[in-house]
Amino acid sequence: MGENKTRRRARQPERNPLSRADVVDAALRYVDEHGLDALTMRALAKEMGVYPTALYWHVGTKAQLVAATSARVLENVVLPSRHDLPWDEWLTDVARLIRNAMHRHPNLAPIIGSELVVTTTALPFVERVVDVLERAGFSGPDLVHTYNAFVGFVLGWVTMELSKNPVDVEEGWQKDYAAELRAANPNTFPALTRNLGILENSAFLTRWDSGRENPLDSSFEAALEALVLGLRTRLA
Amino acid sequence: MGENKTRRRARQPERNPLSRADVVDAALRYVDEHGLDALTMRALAKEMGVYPTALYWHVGTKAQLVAATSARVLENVVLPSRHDLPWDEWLTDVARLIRNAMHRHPNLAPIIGSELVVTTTALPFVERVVDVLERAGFSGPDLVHTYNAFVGFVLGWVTMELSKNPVDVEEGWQKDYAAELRAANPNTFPALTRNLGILENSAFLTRWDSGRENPLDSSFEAALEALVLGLRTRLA
DNA sequence: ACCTGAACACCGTTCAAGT
DNA sequence: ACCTGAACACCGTTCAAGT
Repeated sequence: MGENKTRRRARQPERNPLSRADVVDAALRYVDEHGLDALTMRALAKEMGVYPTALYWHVGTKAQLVAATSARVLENVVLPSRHDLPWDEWLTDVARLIRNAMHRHPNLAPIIGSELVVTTTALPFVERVVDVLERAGFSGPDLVHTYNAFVGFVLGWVTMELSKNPVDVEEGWQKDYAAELRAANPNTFPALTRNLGILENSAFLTRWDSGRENPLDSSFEAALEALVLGLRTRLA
Repeated sequence: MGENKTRRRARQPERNPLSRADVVDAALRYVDEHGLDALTMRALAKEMGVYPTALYWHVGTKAQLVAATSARVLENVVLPSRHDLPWDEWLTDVARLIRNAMHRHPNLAPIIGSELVVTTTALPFVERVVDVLERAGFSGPDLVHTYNAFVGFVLGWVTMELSKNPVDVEEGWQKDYAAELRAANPNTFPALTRNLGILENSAFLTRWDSGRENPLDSSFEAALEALVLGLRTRLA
């Protein structure tokens, strides 16, 4: 029984106390491995060899833990040095880095897309982007709009790319949907059926795989190029 | 007691059976009024005067109900006639219509942004967009990329706009964050502090209100204009 | 076909108590 | 300061039973 106790606490060799960062790190690993739905305070506590209520002391509440975990995804992005690149190329690089970071933790994309309003850890990122846009010549309301256009596009677009179907739908629904799509009436859906070969499983609303398994690389590149092109035109 | 029974069942005067559409409609209203987190099978059942397990017969499972409910948000969008507008103006109009629809049901934006992979009810929408892009001159892979650029931008950007903080953070955090933002060090954050007046509560990652209360209208217009401008340039 | 009613295996969170 | 341990008020879902 004493043995039982020490085994349960075998999380650390010398049992130094938990930190908030420890919990967030463990949550990130847990979500990466088991998915966001599987993250419960009880499951994470068991994984860490601790009682569920111990987590509350460090992270406050589950919603706050999830928010901190999703913020971590973007904190790890290292922005390129700003001085050796034109502003539009710098933006393009940053967009790709952000997308890569999100693809590394796809299970947290829903949270980034829908709960990321504000976090102090993002200020260095904001500083860099605003600085680059200012040097490019944007100012006043147009500076804010360009910033919002860029940030909203990257985070939002990749969130959509990484979206997935709810887990509980029965196995084999992909084949069912593919069959349904191919059976679409050419009279009511002429453009769709005409282009089905290039649309199926490659376009939003007509794909069955998520961007996790089936990334939309060249669509992202095309969208990014178009947006930056348009921003440059608006600047001039 | 007999009276009790009839009162509990007073949902309909003559007690005609529930339909799947009834449940989805009720769920949409419930989420609009009480929020997505408040939607539980038990609460919705109580609202409908029925036992929780009755809902399962119609909608399968909670995840499927939520998916059907979020799809409903976009099903109500009526696309403008395609024949009297140039393709780029048509796209701009459609983007605004979709944004308006999402703003009407902001509590479902998280689901639209993160779970909308595929739904047969979207095929008429896909048909119209593909048709317009084809007539504009896009074809092959570029048709798919342009479609994805547009759809991913609109749905993703507005999802970001409508994102909100987790509910449980304590009252008054907005003021705390505003103070923290205004206390940012001008030496480490020169561009940020220089433009704080126009950034605060108006830009992604530096706002505390959601797009529900504080819509980013002109940022959306600027982003949309830039994207469509860029798509037009890429076409030529 | 459609719904009731009971039951199961979970949740997040609070709170008093220990060290 | 940091964690245990019990307890509360919920969840989604399954399944047998009714009509």
